[in-house]
Order: sequence, then C-alpha cells, then structure tokens
Amino acid sequence: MIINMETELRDYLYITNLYKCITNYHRQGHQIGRKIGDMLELLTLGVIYKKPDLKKHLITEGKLTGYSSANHNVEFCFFQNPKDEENLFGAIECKCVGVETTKSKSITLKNPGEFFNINLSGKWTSFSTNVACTIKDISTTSVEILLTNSAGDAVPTIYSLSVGQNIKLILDEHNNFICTTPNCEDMLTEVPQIIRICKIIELSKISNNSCIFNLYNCIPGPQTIEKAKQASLVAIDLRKKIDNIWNKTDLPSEQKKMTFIHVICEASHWGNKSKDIISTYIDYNLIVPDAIMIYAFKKFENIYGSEKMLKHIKKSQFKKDFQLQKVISNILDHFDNHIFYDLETGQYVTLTITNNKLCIQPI
DNA sequence: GACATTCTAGCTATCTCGGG
DNA sequence: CCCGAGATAGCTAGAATGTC
Repeated sequence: MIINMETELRDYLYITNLYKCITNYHRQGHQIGRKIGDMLELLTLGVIYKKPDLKKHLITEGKLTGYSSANHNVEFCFFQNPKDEENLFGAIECKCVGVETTKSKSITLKNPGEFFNINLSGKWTSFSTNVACTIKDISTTSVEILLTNSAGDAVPTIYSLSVGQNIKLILDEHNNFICTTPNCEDMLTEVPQIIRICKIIELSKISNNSCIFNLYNCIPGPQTIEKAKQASLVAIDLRKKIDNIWNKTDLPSEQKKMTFIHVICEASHWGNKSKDIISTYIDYNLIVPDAIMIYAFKKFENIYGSEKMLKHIKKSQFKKDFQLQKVISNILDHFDNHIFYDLETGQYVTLTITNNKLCIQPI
C-alpha cells in the first residue's frame, strides 16, 4: 500500500499520530524519542541496502570536516572511494523532533468537592472548552474524579486514577473533545482523529488525605527550528568545502559534486518557518510519513515483544543482524518502497546514483 | 568483559518579548 | 500586568569509546 499524504499534511501544526503510538509504550520521553530517531535511520538504511550501487559507497557515522573546519557527524555518507573516505559526493542526515510534554503546574486538593479547571482552546477555535475536574473520593492509592465539560457534547464522566496514572484531554481537528481512559493502552484507537490540543492530568501522589495532580501541556515540537538551523549549517559547510558554493542554486545541479539530503519524520511538527529554512539551504528534504513509522513500531512489537523491541532498534545491530534487515525490508515492501515524500515537489521519490552523483527520482 | 567516561541527539525548563 | 508563543539554555538516556 502507498500512504496518501493528503491524510497527513495540514496547513497547521498538530501533534503527530506517532505520539499516540509511542504513548502506548509508557516510556520516558528521552528513551522513546531516541528510538524514534533510530527507527527513522533504520528505515533509511534499509532503503540504501536495497540499492547495491548506493550501499557500496556508504560509510555510516562518518566524520566530515566542513569548509569552516567544524566536524560534522553525518549518519550516512557516500564516497566515490569509501575505503579511503575520499571524494564525498553525498550525505544523508536524519532528524526528528517529537512532542514536548511540559509541566504547566501542580495542584493540591484535599476534600471531595474541590475542583480545578482546564481550558482547551486555540487561536482557530471560536469557542473555548472548559473542563472541570472535581474530586469525588480519595483513597490511599487512588482518587475518583468527575469530569464535566462546558461544550456539553460529552456527558460528565467519573474516572478512578491510581497514583502515577494519567488521563489526556484532547481536542481533535474537528473540535471533538475526547478524554482518554486512565493510562490509555491504545491511544490510536481511542483518539482516531488528528490531535490539535492535548493536555495531561497526572495523579502524582496521595498523602495525608490530600492528592497532588501534575498538569502537562503537549506541544508539537517547538525546537524544529533549531534542528533546521543545525542541519542547514552542516549542508552549507559541506557544500562550500566540496563545491565551493554557499547556495544550493549557485551552480546547475549537473555541475555540483555533492548532494545533501535531509530525512525527517513527525513532519506535522515542522512549521512553515522551519520548512523554509531547510528548503532554502538543503538540496532535498524528504518526509517519512507517520503511518510508516507507526507500522514499523507495531511490526517490531509483534516480532520482538514490547519489552525487548527497543534493543533491536539501532543501526549497529542492523549491519550484522540479517533477521533485522529482513524485518526492515518487509516494512519497506509493504509500502511498495514509497517511503520518502519530497517536501518541495510533493511526490514520493527514491534514491539513485546517476552519473556518479547522489540523486532523487520520482516514483 | 566489566566498568567508567564521553558524546550525541532528543527532551524539557526557563527566559524574553509582544499583544491584549 | 498577565499570558502565550517563540527562542534559548540546560538536562539526560543510551550508544560509542576508552581503560583496566
């Protein structure tokens, strides 16, 4: 199957569907975030391995020195002569920026009947959805809360939260208000639509008949712009060194020796300014659709189990582990090798070597 | 091979600034 | 003055590397 990108592209920022998937694993942000990056690299590596003429020029984690003398660790480097790492002609850098979960405040409540409010509204909404969370009962290990919402389109609901558990208040792209079950085990099913606002209520602890709630905001990757600057600098520094030009349009592409490709996932976090930066300075920017990343995580979960799967998501494992190579290859096949979606032309592309140069080609 | 150290890259807290 | 968005600064898990 080929993912129709119309189902994912929007003209506003939203919280990626991949977030729903990885939330189910209940891992720490750092831990799972790194693995998303690694999965993106594995898929990219899988594409390269399917092309023997690309693979034979490949060096992974190469240290490249730019015009400025700065060193850049680039995930995938292509040399005409890979043995001696001579004559660089291509580089691929992968970047992902996940959902940021920031604590907004901590609230302590003592008696049944006490409550706090959470507001879910955005610039685009003409109304505001107010959610009131009222304490019904406090036991030694759990708290019963009543949620009512001003939109009136959901009946008041009672939840029982154990210490450490959370519920998520969500406004989807059709302005539906949804509250997940405590410690939601399958957010993909519970929240089928695209999420525009997500706030988390977590029961932090219970002591002396009072309970403490932590409130979190979920924000779609505000630091994409920093990643954009970082990737752009690497592209420029290498371009100046190899082709002696600053700008990607300073030479016709057939006269350039080197191509820099940037692969991103969770593309819905990349705002216009971030996209403008990378498309100004980087030759090609390719998006891996959320649906492919989600499918890959599900596949790893099925094969390795949710406990052990993270161990298998790493590049160093890929080179020696033929089963892992097969898993990745099958994932790519499942999407008819339509993995990279070109940000600028809006079509799926594949990597090729043409006239000793790294190129992309529409498929 | 076990343990320590360093490094990378993604996550999060804080600061700043502008609009209401 | 408050709030929220954008920008910056700082933090940390896991991988890579070094040391014994």
